[in-house]
Amino acid sequence: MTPRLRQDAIVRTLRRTGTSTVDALAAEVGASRRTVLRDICALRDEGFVIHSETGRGGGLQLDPQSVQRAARLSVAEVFALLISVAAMRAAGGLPFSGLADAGLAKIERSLPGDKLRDLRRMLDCLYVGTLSPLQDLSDLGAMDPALLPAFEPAFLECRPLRFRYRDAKGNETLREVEPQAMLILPPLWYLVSWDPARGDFRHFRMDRISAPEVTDGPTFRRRRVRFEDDVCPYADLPR
Amino acid sequence: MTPRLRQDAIVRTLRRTGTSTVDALAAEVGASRRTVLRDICALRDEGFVIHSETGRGGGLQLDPQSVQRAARLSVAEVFALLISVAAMRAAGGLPFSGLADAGLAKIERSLPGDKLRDLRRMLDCLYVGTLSPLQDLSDLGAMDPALLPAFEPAFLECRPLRFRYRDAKGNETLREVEPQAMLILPPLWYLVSWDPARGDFRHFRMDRISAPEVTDGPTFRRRRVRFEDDVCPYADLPR
DNA sequence: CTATTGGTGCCAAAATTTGTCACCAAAAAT
DNA sequence: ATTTTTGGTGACAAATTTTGGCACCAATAG
Repeated sequence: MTPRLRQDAIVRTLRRTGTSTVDALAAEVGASRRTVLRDICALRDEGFVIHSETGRGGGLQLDPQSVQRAARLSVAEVFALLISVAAMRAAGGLPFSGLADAGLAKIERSLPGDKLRDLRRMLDCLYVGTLSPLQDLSDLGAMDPALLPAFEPAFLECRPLRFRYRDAKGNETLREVEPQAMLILPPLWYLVSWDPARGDFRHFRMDRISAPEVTDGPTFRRRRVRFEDDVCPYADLPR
Repeated sequence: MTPRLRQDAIVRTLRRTGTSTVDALAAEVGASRRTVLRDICALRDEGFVIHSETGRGGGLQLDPQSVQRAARLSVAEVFALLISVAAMRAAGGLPFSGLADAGLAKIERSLPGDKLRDLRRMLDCLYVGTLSPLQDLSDLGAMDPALLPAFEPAFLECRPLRFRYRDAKGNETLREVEPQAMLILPPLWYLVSWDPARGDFRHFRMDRISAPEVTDGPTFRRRRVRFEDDVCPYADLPR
C-alpha cells in the first residue's frame, strides 16, 4: 500500500464515517497509529481541513467543505503566472522558485490536452535572456500605465497595436505593429513585433512606448521569431 | 527529487517537446535511463497514454488527450507563486499581472480556511517597496547559490540562520539571526532578521550573504516587524 | 485522579526507490 | 547483412524513504 493510496483511503473513510479516531483509522487502513497521524499531517498540508478533538468522544472529522474545489485557471492565467516566475528567475535568484515551479507543474499537469496546446503556443512567444543591455538604472523609464491594458488584449488576441515610440536618441515615431513575442532582459521588457510597413521584426522597450491603442484592423498570424545566442524561448528552458 | 516530482517533470518535458528519447529525458530530469523507463511505466499505469517507437527517429510521445487531475497545491507552493508575482509587480509594471492575480485569487479561494490562515500568516512576512536604494547595477552582486537552499527551510521552519555578511564598506562579520521577513526593493532582496546578540532587527542584502547554514538551534517565534513609509506588507496591498 | 484521545520526537527496522550492468527486440541506416 | 539507434526487461546491491514502536506531552471528560 503506497502512501498516496492510504491517504486516499483515509479521506474516504473520514467522509463515510463522519468522525473517527486515529486508532480506528489505523485499523481500517492496516497501518500504525503513527503512520496515520503522519498521513493526516500530509493531508492537511495538501489543504484538507481535518478538525480534531481530544478526550472521550473526540476524534478526527473531515470538513466536508474542504474537499478541494479544483482551481480552474484559464490558459491566460496560467501563462501570466508563468511569466512572473520566469521573469524573476531571469532576474537572478528567486527565493522559493523551486516551490513555485512545483506548483506550476501541478497546475500545468491539471490542464486538459487542448488547453495545454494553447498554453504551449503562448509560451513560444515568451523569451528570456540573462544579459541586460542596461547598466544604469536611471535610464529605466516608467512604463506608461496605459500600455498594459492595450498590450495584453493585443497580444492575446493577435490584434495590431499602434503606439508612439521614443528611441535611444530621443526621436519619436508612430508605429503600427503586430505584437509577436515578449523578451525579458531584466529589468527590461521588450515587445518583439512584426512591422508590416518595414517588412521586418523590431524590438521595442516597453518603457519607451506611449499612447498605445489596439487597432480595429484584422487579426494577424503568429510568425516564427529568431534570436541569437543567449536568448531562448522560455518553453525550451529545463525546469 | 521524489518520484512524483520527477514524473511530473517527465510529463511536462514530453508535452513540451512532443517527442523525446528515453536518454534525453534521463538527462533532462537528472536520473538514470532505467529510472525514467520505470517512471514511464508508472505513468502508463496512472492512465497517461505514451506512444513509443523503436529505431532511428523513434522515441516517446505523450498522447495530449491524456488524463487531467485536480491540482492540489500546498500553502508553501501558493506562497512561492505569490512571491514571484509580488516581486515582479514591485519591480515595475508586469505584463499580465492582473491575470496572474486573478489566477492566484482562484487558487487562494480553493484553499480551505485553515490553510488560508496559514497563507495569510506567511504573507505577513513578505514586504515590498518601490524605492530601490540601488542606482548602479554594477553594485548588484550575485546571490550565493548556497543561500536559497539554506534560507528557504530556515524561513519556513523558523530556524536560526548563520552566515557571513559583507557590509557596504566591505567589512565581513559572522551573524546568527532569526529570519523574520523578506523585503523586496527591486532588484534587491533583503532578509529582515532579529539579531539576538544585538537585541534588534537588522536588514541583510541577500547578495552580500555568503556561507549560509541552518543552525540546529531551537526554532524561534515570529515577531512583529516595523517599517517606515513606503514599505508595506504584501498582505495589505489592494489586489 | 484516571482514562481517552490527538500530537510530536526519535530511532532502528522494513520497504521502496535507484543506479548499474547485461541483454533482448524492433526499426532504420549503411 | 551488419551496424546503430531506440525502447524494454531482469537482477542485485546501494541509497533513500517510509514505517512501526516507544516514550511522552496536552487537552478533555468523567
